Amino acid sequence: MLPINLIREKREFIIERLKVKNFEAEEIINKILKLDSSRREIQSKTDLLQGEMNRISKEIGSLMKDGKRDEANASKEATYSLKEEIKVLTDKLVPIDIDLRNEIIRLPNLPHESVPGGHGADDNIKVREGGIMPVVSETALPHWDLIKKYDIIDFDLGIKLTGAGFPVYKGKGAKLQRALISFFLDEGEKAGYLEVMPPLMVNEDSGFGTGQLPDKEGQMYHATLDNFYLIPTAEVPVTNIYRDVILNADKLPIKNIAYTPCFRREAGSWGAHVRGLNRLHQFDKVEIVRIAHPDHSYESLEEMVNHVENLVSKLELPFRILKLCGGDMSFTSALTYDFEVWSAAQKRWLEVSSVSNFESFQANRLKCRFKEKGDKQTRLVHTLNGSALALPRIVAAILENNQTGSGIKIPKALIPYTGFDIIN
RNA sequence: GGAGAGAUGGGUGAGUGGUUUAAACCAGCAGUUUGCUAAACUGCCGUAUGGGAAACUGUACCGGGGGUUCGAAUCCCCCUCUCUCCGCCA
Repeated sequence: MLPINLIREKREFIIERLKVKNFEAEEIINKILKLDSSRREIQSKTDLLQGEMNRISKEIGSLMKDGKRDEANASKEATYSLKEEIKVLTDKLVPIDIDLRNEIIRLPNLPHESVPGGHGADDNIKVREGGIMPVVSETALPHWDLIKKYDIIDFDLGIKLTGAGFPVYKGKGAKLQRALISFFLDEGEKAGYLEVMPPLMVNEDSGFGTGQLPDKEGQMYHATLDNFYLIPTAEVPVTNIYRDVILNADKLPIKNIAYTPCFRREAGSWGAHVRGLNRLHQFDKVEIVRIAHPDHSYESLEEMVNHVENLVSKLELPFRILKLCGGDMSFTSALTYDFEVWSAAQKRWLEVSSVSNFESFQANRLKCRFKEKGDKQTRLVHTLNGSALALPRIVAAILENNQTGSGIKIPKALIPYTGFDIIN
């Protein structure tokens, strides 16, 4: 949510920046400014009348105390018309406030000045790449065949228990999940992140705070009896820890890491290229979240990108880092880097992490502010998050890239966690 | 699921219709004095928004929403949440 002051003061700038996201903002902004100025006009009139009202009421109070009944009654008469006026004004104000808010939350976050224009994945910019491309034989199997061959992940069983997209991990497959989760958490802890284990269901306020609600309602599983939502990512509960909080500047940056299962309905987005582990309704992910000082949030972003790069490097996966173009970025992001790893048998890049700076866009919804020592004014923090990492596609890449005649080799860094070095 | 009690500033907690301008204490910040692992004293100490160069000042906010009243933290209604006991249960 963009602050109303910014919209008021930098109308042209916002319209220009949002064009990078292919968003035509002029009409909405004009509407916002119109609503805002009538809101302010009515509000200041109301404040004036209310002040008068308060003054008279106090007067009546002291007259009553002095026993001057008649004078008090005369003053009461004077308030009737005032009261009526105030009611007329506030009745006008309520729908304006609602409209204003509904319009403001339609505006996406401004992209950072370095974000290139563009409409889709083809316009993203490759920042760098690393790792060694694996050499696999012509008969290399895609992971959905490998998991059957070694009986480590069972989709059919998941269908029996729940439905498509809810796999059952078995034996070394299950152990590999646990190993990756522990590995990612340990690496995060070494990098100074505090681990948290949040609830997997959140309320409506939390859904609003990080931007899932009201727009992306259909993407989340909804427990309607209690009005809870299953989290689509740990970003939601972890970032909402800081909802309605005023932090001391010296506490920043706050660095949290959390492992959670993630639940996504992915309604309507199923297709041929999302077989196997490429897209699931339930999957595991370790997420890093930062609450940063606005002056240093881009340093935080770089550190997070480096952290994720370190993870994929240690897993010996060939990767590339993309800076997303305006058209491919999310509604809430100001700058996003995507990590993709090479999947040798599918011969495609798979997105395994998305690291973003939301600047103050989420903070404004969350009302997460900070105060500089000795300063009276509060300011909005910047929030950031990134996957570090999402498991299924990492597993897909490890299985496909490391397949040999004698089995699937486990990356060295992971062996202390799995307790085995090959799946056969 | 049943019964009861409650929700007040960073914390504890007073306030049941008008000197409350939300007390007091604790924590925090600034200063004074003594002089040294510190104490005493004084002052400041919520958020948002409007006006003002600033000092200052108007308005709203006591879990959320509505109502009664000239006036509501206080009275009424609805909702949410928390605690205690009972039931159920890992």
